[in-house]
Amino acid sequence: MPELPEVETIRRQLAEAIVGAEMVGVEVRQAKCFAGSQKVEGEIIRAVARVGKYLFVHFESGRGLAIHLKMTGRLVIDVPWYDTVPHTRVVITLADGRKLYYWDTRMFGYVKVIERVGEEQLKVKAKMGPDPWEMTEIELLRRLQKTGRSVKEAILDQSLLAGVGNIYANDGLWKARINPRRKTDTLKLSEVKVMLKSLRHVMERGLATGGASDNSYVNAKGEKGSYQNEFLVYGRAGKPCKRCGIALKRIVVGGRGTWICKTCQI
DNA sequence: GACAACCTGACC
DNA sequence: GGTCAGGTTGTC
Repeated sequence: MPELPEVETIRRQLAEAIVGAEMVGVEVRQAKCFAGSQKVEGEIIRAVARVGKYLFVHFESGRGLAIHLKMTGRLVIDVPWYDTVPHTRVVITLADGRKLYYWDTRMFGYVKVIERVGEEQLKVKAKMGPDPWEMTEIELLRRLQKTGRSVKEAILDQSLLAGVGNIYANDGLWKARINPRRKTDTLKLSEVKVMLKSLRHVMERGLATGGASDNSYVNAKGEKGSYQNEFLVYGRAGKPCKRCGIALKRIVVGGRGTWICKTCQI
């Protein structure tokens, strides 16, 4: 899916577009991608929040939506093309005639109508780690030392650190010169400090470029981002390391594709 | 910790 | 035909 920068891009655009709007109905085209009551007529949208990679749409009534895009989910407002294409799973109509589309080829993601969305958001927040800007290096070191996993698996664990996905994990570790297979208990505080700074940096690039559209990601207006044009290592097997020039390798860590420079990342 | 599962599609 | 895919959850 979209990772933190992509989800945050969608959140900002969606907040801009739909806060204050009134809902009139939900059309469920794929039951697998929807849960809860379809009765939303008259609900006024008050806010759009993000926790890690989850989105929460709050209504004035206290009800709301919980949305997760997983791998291929898109959330697009007022792009009528989505009315007629395959894989549009849920369509929410607003009183002004605009429609909010949930599109998802693989159907891992979902839109749920939640009766008390504030509580739901707190529940999700509670099981999730801080995001990279809320996290201190001491806290991250402490959390890493509690597990014996590889550092890459650890930073992808949303309960340890929220919002990091495979793209930014790979690029962040390369920038920090840390080998993804390193066991977390071997990391020194100085390394954790550099890693956190690097993760923040690549995710800030992701935000600044509107996200990574290597695959299916588009923002809430249906537009691609451009972070894929500056991937540091993600998906770049065989291409030269941007630091030392040797060919990057693809390995597997924790079952996920992982790209490294064998000389730069110790 | 390693895998399988949930799905469809792209690519070799 | 096989492999891989930005995520999460649940099983041995």
